Amino acid sequence: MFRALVIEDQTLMRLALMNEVQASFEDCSVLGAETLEIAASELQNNNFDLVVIDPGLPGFDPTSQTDRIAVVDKIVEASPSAIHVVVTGSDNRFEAEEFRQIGAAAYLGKTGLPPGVFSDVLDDISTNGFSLRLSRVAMTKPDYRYSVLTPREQEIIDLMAHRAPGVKRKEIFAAMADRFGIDAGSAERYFKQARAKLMRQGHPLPRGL
Amino acid sequence: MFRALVIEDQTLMRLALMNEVQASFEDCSVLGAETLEIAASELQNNNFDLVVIDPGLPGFDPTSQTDRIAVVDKIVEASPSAIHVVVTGSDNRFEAEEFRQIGAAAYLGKTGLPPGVFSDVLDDISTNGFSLRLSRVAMTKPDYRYSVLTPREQEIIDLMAHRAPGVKRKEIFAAMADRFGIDAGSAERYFKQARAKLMRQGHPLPRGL
DNA sequence: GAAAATCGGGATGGTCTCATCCCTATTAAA
DNA sequence: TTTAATAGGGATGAGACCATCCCGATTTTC
Repeated sequence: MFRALVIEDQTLMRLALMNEVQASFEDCSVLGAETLEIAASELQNNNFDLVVIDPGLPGFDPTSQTDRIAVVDKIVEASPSAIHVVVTGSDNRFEAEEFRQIGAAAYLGKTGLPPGVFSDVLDDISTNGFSLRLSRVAMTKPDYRYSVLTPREQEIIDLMAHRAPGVKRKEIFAAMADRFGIDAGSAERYFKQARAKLMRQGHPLPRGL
Repeated sequence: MFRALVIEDQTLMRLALMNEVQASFEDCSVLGAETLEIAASELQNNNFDLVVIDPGLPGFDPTSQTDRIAVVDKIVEASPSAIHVVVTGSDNRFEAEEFRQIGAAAYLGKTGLPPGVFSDVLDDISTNGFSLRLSRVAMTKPDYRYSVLTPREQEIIDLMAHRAPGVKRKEIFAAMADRFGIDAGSAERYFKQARAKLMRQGHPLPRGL
């Protein structure tokens, strides 16, 4: 059974990263630590397969390169058999190289890091030995979230709202069907249901319905 | 129907904040913008009731106080009727005061900002006119997340794992029952079910079962 | 004009979670 | 020692969501 540890001080981000890890493994337990102290205590008593680290932790200067390296180095030494993934908001390729040299298997910038990347990152690691994803601005349209929609309905609305011009709806339905292993007709049904809900309740629809 | 806009460049954090807003309102639509450009475009075409802003956006210097003020100021002026909530990782009370003076109704530090705060923040705003929550380290034990548990089961395990010494389990069951409006017996049933699942699958249990 | 795409649904079965009520042992506290 | 708390379940109905198959009408595209 897979065991992971996420070390990140921002609670919402820590929970989001824990969800990401969970989504990548069938059966796993994920621990979350807000501080290096809690993390160190858990590392003493457990063996982890994966450790996710944000080097900007409380008690350290996030602008001090020495501090950042020290944090990661301490954790890597405390869990030599684990895969170490560094996640940071202030990323650059020089720091990525430094962390790679002290044993990190991945270096991810937070900006533009989308849900579902973890499985891709783990693929990168197993094929190339290292995964690098620097922050980049990718969005041109906003995200839309409606509380009246079910998850499936929300997902197809997301895909449709970010549809490139000229792409047929049928292609989006096919893409969703492929991604979730369902029928394209079902995807179409979700879309119709979702749009009907939004229209009925007077919600402003994203451009491109 | 309630309309909100979340402006934050880190995707996972943006989605988490959007979830927080959604959880605070029965029926609402929440837009997410990665950049000031996208946000400005949406602010032109829509009226929002609530705007959540992280001033550290792409294209601006996150250490420049001038840039940070300019970002928030621009957004406040573009949506004068909305409630404005500033969320930042590098918070301090001087900046809080500056943002308050240009019209922000809340200033929240990201570290230790837990799920479910938004309704409390909105209460603060409606009673005091302003809500201030600076970053603080609150955790002494790690969070545990198990993929085999249902949400309800996970929640009662969370509560039980962070139980203060000397507190009876019955009190935790009562607390959960009160928080979710269910029966204390149901909470107890979830706990038993959750623990049985973890034992059966050989998961290491948090201290204090 | 014919074919493909889109619109706008109804109906159904299966699965999962939620919330509750019930039962009997065993252990800890008064 | 008597009471309260904890351990360890079984069973059930309600409701939500998932996934599918079906229908007819309209619009767009070639």
